[in-house]
Amino acid sequence: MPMPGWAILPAMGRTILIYAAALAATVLLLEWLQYRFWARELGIEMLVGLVGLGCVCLGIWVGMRLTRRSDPAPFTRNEAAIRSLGLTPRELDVLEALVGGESNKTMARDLGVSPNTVKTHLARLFGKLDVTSRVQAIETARNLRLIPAPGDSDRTIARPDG
Amino acid sequence: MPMPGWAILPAMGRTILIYAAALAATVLLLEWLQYRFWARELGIEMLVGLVGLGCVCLGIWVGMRLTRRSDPAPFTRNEAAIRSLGLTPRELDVLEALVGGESNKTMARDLGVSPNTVKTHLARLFGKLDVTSRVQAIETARNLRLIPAPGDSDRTIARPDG
DNA sequence: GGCAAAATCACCCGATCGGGTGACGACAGG
DNA sequence: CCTGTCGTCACCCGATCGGGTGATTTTGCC
Repeated sequence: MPMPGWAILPAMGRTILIYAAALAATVLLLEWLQYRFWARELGIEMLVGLVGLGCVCLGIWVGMRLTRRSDPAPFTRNEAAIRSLGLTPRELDVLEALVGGESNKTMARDLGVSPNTVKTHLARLFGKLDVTSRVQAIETARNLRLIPAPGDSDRTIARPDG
Repeated sequence: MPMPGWAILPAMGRTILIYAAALAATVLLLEWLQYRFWARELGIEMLVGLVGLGCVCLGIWVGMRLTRRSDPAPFTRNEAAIRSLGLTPRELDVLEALVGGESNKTMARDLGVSPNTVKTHLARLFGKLDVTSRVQAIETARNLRLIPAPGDSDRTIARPDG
């Protein structure tokens, strides 16, 4: 059965069932009522062909809707990674402040603490993320989904086979 | 005609036509040969229903393929922005090296030049991008599509309405 | 050939960063 | 009560960064 993508349809099964049921009901109803008339007018081959064509169009439309659904995902933080790395809430604060590209002094002002405190949090953060620079820290944090990436969604999770 | 997504099908029209033609041919062929037999065995309603169901499944599959096509887009560099900013090729090289989070010294070794040269290119780059730090330079360059973002594709371009 | 742009490298200097150590108070849990 | 964790801050120090100036060579174009 060549139907890739079922894994990305958690609660979407209902929708597809509804579509399928509605389609089947419509088809059965229509041709139950008047297929004899149409069959005489157009020929049974034409009838089946038209039904098939219409159903294909409907299916394509449904399929497009199903896959396009994947981008309003608002980014979900990877709590498991946070726990496994032992990141404290304050370290996450400085991590989020870090992505703005500001200096330690500015981050300290924004967080309402001393620049030395920011330095301490950053040092521990670098150690836990196993990096040596701010840019690497941001990159690693995004890969681990600790902070959202630009234009983020669940695409990376949905396609780990990439 | 509820068919959203035509705009994202530049050369995909042929594919959809091929699918539709193959489908129509198959359907016509099958029921041309044996629809009388099946109609007696299953009833004409069942035949049409089965054809419709099969066509819907095929259509869904095709629709999913069509929309999933949108992510192997390999990222297209914003040449217009590069020209308007006056970025030189060498400055783009150091920009690309910058996203790795390496030090100036390492970047210099990778590019086969002196750290002083990297510093010079970076300084001009910062001036042209109107930033004051490496992180800001990377962020701005990604916003301008000078360098690819993590998990990049044409999504941002395809959906400017976000 | 002459010119302009680009690329390369050097030097200086102040600011910032990264790494390390130490300390203190708050607070939860055994 | 004691211990561990967390958050806060301080100091030191070497490395790096950001900014600026100046110079040389290469490259492409008129």
